Amino acid sequence: MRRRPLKVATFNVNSIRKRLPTVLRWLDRQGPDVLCLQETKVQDTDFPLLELTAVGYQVAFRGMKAYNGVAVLSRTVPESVDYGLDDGAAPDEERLICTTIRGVPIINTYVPQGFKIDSPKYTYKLEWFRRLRAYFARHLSPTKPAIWCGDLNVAPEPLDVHAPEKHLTHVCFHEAVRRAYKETISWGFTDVFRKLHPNRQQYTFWDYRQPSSVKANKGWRIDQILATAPLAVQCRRADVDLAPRKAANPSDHTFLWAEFLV
DNA sequence: ATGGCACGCATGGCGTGA
Repeated sequence: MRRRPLKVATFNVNSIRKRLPTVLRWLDRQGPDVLCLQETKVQDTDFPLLELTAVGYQVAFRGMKAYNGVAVLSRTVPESVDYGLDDGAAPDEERLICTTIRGVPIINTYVPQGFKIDSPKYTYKLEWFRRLRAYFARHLSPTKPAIWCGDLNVAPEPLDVHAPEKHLTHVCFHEAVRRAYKETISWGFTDVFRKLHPNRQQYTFWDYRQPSSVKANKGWRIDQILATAPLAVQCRRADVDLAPRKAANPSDHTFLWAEFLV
């Protein structure tokens, strides 16, 4: 007897208010069990909650005016919802939501971008990855199902960015951020898209500032879905939906999704 | 080498993104 897989998706929405039609259309067509959003760019009092609950989704969200903001949409009521890093330093509640859905902890993150490699913001980004690994160690077990997804703001390998040789000092490809990312996933997370498609060049972000970047496929794979070992082996499908990036009024990112037999 | 486009803002230019 086959069970319905758990379909999880992630999308840096670049303003939920601007992108509400995009999100509603994608929910209708793809029907994910869970959709994790980043960069909602709206304070909680102005979040378009009713429009999303009207189409059958529960919504956990935390935002601020103008910047950051994360949300988790789910078909079922989450068994738990927690915001931010709980280690005593800046919690960044607008960058991390942990929900438990159908028994699976799902951590949705909008990792700090870092600005420039000589900036304090970059130091903060590197530290954020270390704090995240400690968060996983406190709250999760690598031998139990868990999912980490979101805009991770790092292209892990040269395959994950166009012209990698030109981006060696970019805050999303610099050796220090790639090392910080690898140390974090080494706690026990597997990048399921890369596991299923080991050699595929497949980006999730294309810069607005080069309008030709989509057509020329000059992008970055900086959005990811990762799973602990017992769940990663149950991942049968994972893919990127390019259509929303090619449509009118797009985000600069697009949707990534994965299905798990749970 | 630089900036490019989009978004939000007690908005008519600026900070931020990646």
